[in-house]
Amino acid sequence: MQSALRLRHRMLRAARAALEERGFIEVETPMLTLATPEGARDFLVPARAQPGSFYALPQSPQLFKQMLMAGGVDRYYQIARCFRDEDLRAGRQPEFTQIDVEMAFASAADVMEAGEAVARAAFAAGGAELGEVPRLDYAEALRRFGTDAPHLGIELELVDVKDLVADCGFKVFAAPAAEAGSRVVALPVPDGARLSRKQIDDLTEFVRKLGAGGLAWLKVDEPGRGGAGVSSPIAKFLGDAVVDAIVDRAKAGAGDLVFFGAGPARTVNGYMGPLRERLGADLGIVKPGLWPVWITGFPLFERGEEGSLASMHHPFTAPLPADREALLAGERLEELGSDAYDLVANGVELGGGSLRIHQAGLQLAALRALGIEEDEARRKFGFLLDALEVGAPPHGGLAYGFDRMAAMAAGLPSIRDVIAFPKTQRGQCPFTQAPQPVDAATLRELGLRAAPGKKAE
RNA sequence: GGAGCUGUAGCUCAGUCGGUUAGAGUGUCGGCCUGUCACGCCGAAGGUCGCGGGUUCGAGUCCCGUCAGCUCCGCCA
Repeated sequence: MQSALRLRHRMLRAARAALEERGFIEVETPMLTLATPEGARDFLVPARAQPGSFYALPQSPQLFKQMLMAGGVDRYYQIARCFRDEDLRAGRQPEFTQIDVEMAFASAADVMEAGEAVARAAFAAGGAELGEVPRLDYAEALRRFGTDAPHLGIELELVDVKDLVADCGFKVFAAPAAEAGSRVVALPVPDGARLSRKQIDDLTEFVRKLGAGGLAWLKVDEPGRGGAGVSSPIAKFLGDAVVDAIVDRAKAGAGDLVFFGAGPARTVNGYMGPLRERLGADLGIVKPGLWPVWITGFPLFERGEEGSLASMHHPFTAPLPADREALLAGERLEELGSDAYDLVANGVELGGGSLRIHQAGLQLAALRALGIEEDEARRKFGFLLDALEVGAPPHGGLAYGFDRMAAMAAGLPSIRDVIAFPKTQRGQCPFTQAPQPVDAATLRELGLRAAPGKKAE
């Protein structure tokens, strides 16, 4: 623990140095602020002077840093504590630390260059080398890896075979192959034939929990001989020609195993991506070291569960220049691309950012696309819109989840391992026992009345 | 809200098919040794086996419930 904290300190110091070298200045922004428009639940703080009103703890300093840009702070950074009231995970704590960066008169490439330098410096101080950072398009990442946060140290890739199975007699493949939003993929695994039947059964159970109906597979004994050249429970449904075509496209040779996923693209990606990583771990074929990649070309919006549109990144993200007019017109909203980028390493999203909208009209259009009309927009983000109207420079930035970076550099599985006094999965502090009830007088002073849950007496 | 794993000495953990006296390492304490530095040697203390119930002649071990920690899904960038 102590060595982890020392490593964290060195990384933080290196990140600061890299930023200051580039002319960024650290500005502290308020912790008592307004509920942010991003998705997570806010932690609320009652305002004694205004009973019935609440501050929110910031989920990120997003709006403040944009105001700083408008206010002439060209290069801002902050080692910012952020708060999100959601259920915990190995990679999530209710409060976490973000390296928050914003710069004016910058292109996406400028921000990525600066951001990459900061990450490289921090990792170097943590004893890990961030090598070349390739760029990968969002759509391509989903196609090849089933996720927008792929682990590139695993040399397994999804191969689309939708066109090959459209007419085959195997309904599990043929039905999705006929649908627009679906995909049928093969995942060839070199030397995968060494997986035992038991292991394959375990993998089947693994993907079932992630939404798969089952897990079809095919062991290649001798390529080019149709069903006779493979061992597979589904070969007889596919037919010789289809089997050969799949094996050929998957470039599978003798001793290789091919897994399949078929169904709605979202579902297939949802289990084939994790399956790919699981195979990497199970087979011991994850290459050591850091495998960073910039993911670019995100959609501006995505369709939520309830059918409403939501920002992929956040509502202040700039559309690609080519999509400006469409956003202003409110057209083709789901097809619009954003000038956003994520830094991913070893299958973990370390951080991301975007160019921001710096014109009031475009910002109103973006909010309108999310169902926020102008009067509401003025009420909630009036200060931002005012600033944009007065004139804000083009700007953009990014934020890293610093705890994840530190955990990765330290080779530790949980960010809890690099945080001093982390909270348990239920959000309790083991040392102080916070959170705790407060006495009635305190509540009265704040204008609050507690509605005890089942745990209270 | 759901699924799973774990809970045994201060700490890390082992404990076989249910079998009578629950172990190891480390730490603590006492003694000895001593140019030590992850010292060495001898000895000692330290246990509601998370908690409650059940099955059994007998439960750390099996069953049910419950609590806690953790991992994952949902949720969350």
